[in-house]
Amino acid sequence: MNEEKVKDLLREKGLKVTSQRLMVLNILSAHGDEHLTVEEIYDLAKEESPEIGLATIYRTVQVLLELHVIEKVTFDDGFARYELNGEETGSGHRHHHAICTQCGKVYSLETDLLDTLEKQVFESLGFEVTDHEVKLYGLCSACRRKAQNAMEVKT
Amino acid sequence: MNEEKVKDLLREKGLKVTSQRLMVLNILSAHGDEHLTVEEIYDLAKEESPEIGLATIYRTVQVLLELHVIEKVTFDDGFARYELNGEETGSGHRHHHAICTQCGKVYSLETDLLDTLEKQVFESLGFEVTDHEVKLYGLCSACRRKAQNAMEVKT
DNA sequence: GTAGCTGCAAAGTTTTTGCAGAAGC
DNA sequence: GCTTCTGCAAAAACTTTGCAGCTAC
Repeated sequence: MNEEKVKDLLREKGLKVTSQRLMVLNILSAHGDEHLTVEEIYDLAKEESPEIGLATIYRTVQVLLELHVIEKVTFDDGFARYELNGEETGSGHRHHHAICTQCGKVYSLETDLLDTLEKQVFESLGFEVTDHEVKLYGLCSACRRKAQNAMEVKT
Repeated sequence: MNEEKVKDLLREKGLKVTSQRLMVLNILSAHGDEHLTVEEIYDLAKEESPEIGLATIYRTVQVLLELHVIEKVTFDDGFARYELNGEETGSGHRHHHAICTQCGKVYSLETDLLDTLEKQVFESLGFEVTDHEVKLYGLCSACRRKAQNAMEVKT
């Protein structure tokens, strides 16, 4: 993520460029695929500046959300998670996620194959899709292998 | 939703069939497409039996989730929402949702067009998809019309 | 210098837990 | 009758807010 771009976005809105805001940005940038919770961001931030407050992380995340620099994702586990917006891909669309129901690991996908679905929704409902989020649930290759081995042992 | 089926599921697990559990089930059944929050279920339940407790709703919802009778959905607004599982459709798959970013209204979709995507994910990641959830964000027809009118007034 | 920001602590929400009495089986 | 469930209240978990001092510009 381009730090300068975010600085410009902040200044455009009359907001200030602070070390805390850049830190949160860099943490999310460094942990691209991990969908961090606020608590996790906080812990990572404390490693760099132990005096930072949890409320600052909540407020920073709010600001970055409003600038569309980051996105909120929820995996139905009660935690709000944040990740950098995939603006660099040009689509401005969210990632998709494949969530393993066994180990809980989350994989990010870049594919964007929903055009047919979106077209159909527009025609039937008059609903104009501007963004979408897809979650696939299932077994990752590691867990699938484990499950297969377990089956073979039994037989 | 077949009440008898749920009663059987409860008994199979050594759980008890109580009026509260049936009430929550019936409320979700009667409000099929509304993705109710716990608080909303609670308010509806109180209309019938004012002495019911909020904790009971939370616990009942947990039980019904474990029986896969209902499903949890989150629209990133901080509320957990619940809806009956679409078992009757035979697919066992979740609904998809179209969420209007203007008015917040949620439409349920039954279309199931992700086969191509799922196949591709299996081939590239070895991830075996068993279920999926799609959220489309955009403008519903009403809000789109409003937006268009506003544009016309300006010009 | 003036805005807006931060850290702390206190308050708000949403959800969970403990326990005595009630209900299902 | 024994187990599980419910309702209440208290607690826990997550998030927001108020305020005095600090920082960006």
